[in-house]
Amino acid sequence: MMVAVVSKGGQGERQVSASGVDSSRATVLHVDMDAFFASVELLEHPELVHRPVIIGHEGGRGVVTSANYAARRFGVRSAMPVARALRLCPQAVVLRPHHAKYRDASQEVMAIFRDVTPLVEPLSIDEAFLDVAGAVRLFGPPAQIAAALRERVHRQTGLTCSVGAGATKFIAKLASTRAKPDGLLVVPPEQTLEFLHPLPIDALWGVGPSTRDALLRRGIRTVRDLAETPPHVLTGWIGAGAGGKLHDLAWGRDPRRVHTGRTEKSIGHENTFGVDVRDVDALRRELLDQADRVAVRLRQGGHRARTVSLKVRFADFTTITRSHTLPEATDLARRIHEETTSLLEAADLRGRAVRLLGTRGEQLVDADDEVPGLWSDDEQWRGAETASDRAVLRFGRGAVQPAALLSPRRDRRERLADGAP
DNA sequence: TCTGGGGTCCTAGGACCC
DNA sequence: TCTGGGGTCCTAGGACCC
Repeated sequence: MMVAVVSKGGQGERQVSASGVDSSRATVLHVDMDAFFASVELLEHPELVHRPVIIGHEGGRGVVTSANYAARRFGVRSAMPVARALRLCPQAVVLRPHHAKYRDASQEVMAIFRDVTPLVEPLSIDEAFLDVAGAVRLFGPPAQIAAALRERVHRQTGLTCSVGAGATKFIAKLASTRAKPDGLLVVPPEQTLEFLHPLPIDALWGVGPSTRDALLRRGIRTVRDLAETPPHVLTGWIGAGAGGKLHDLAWGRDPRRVHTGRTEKSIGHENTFGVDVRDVDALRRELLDQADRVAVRLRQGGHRARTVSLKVRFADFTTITRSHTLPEATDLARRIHEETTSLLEAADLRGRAVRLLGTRGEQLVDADDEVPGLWSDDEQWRGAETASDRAVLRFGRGAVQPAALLSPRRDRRERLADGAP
C-alpha cells in the first residue's frame, strides 16, 4: 500500500510504510479517541489495564457502551448486551459509566485540538475534525501536525487517539478508523481512490445494515462496485438522496468543509424500564421526571422548544413517536409534561406493556426571542430592539394584539377556544 | 439473560397558501 | 366543475452514527 501508516503500538513511533509520503495536501484531520470511556476509567484503575474491561450496566437490560481492546479480542463490541459480552468474555471487569468524567476528559482533548487550529468541529464526545491547512506554515505538514498532536494528547491526558489525514472529511474519517488503535494514517489526495475502492461498502459513512443488504442483494460488495454503478441505477435502489451521495463518496467527492459552531437541534431524555410497565400512572410519573430533565437542559442551553415529542417502545420493540408543535416555544417542565401526557393518552396504548419512554424538545429557538423563530430570516425583524418595536413591525402602530403577538401561529381551533371571533 | 441513550438526517404524505 | 404546481409546515417513521 502506498499510503503512510505510522503506528505506535507501545514501542514508540515507527514508520510502517517508508514511501516518503507527501501529506501536504491531506489537510483535514479526523481525531478519534481509542476506546474512550474505557480508557478514561482505566486512568483511575491502572491495575486493570491488561484485563478485559467493559463499560456498561451489569444485570438487566444494559448494553456495552465501551470496551477496551483486551475485551474486543473476545468479540465484545459496543451496543452489545452486557450479558452477551460476559458470555463471550466471562473474566471481563464491568465498570459503570461516569459521563461527567468523560465530558471533562473530552473538553481537555478538544482544548488541545484548538491549540493546533481554531477550525475544530467536534463530531461527538470523543472525535473531531480539524482543518489544519492554515497551521502548516507554523507547524509543518499535516503528518507532522498529527504526530505531534497524538504525542501531546497522550502526554497531557494519558489517553491515546488515532488520527486520519486526507483531502476531505470523509477520507480522514475512514483513515482514522483504519489506523486504530493508537495509530496515524495519511491518505494523500492522489491516492484517495487506491485507498477507497477496495473497501467493503459498509465502510462508507451512511451505509448501515439496511443499505448494505440492499446493495449486497444486487451484487455490490466493494466501494469500487458502487463507483462503477451508474448514479441513476443507484438512486433507483436506495433513493435519490442516498444514491447520489454514496456515488460521490465512492469517487472521493465530499464537499463538506470543517466548520465550528454547530448548534443543537433537539434535546431529549429517554429511559428503558428494568421491567416493562403497564401502569399509566407510572408512565406519567416517568414523563414528569423526563420533562424536568429536558426543561433544565433547555434552560441551561438558553433554548426553548417549539415541538415536543414522545417516544414509546413496546415490549415487542415496536416503536412509535408522537409530536406536537406548540403555539409558543417552551422551556418549562410543566408545559412539556402536559404535552407528553396528552400525546400518550391520544396514542391509545390499550394496556400494552411499555419498555421505553422518551421525551424530546425539537425546533429549538433562542430563549430570548420574543416570538421564537418566526421572523428569524427577516433583517428588519432582527434589527428591532424591543418587543414593542417588533409588535409594531408585525401589526402596525396602535394595533398591538398581545395574544396574537405571543402566538401568531396558533390554529383556528385554539383561537376559538380563547374566544376569538 | 435480546436489543441503551444521546443525537442527526432523510422521506413521504397531507394541509395550506399563492 | 375535471382539478396545475411550487413552497412550507407538520407529523410519523426509519436509517444511521457514536
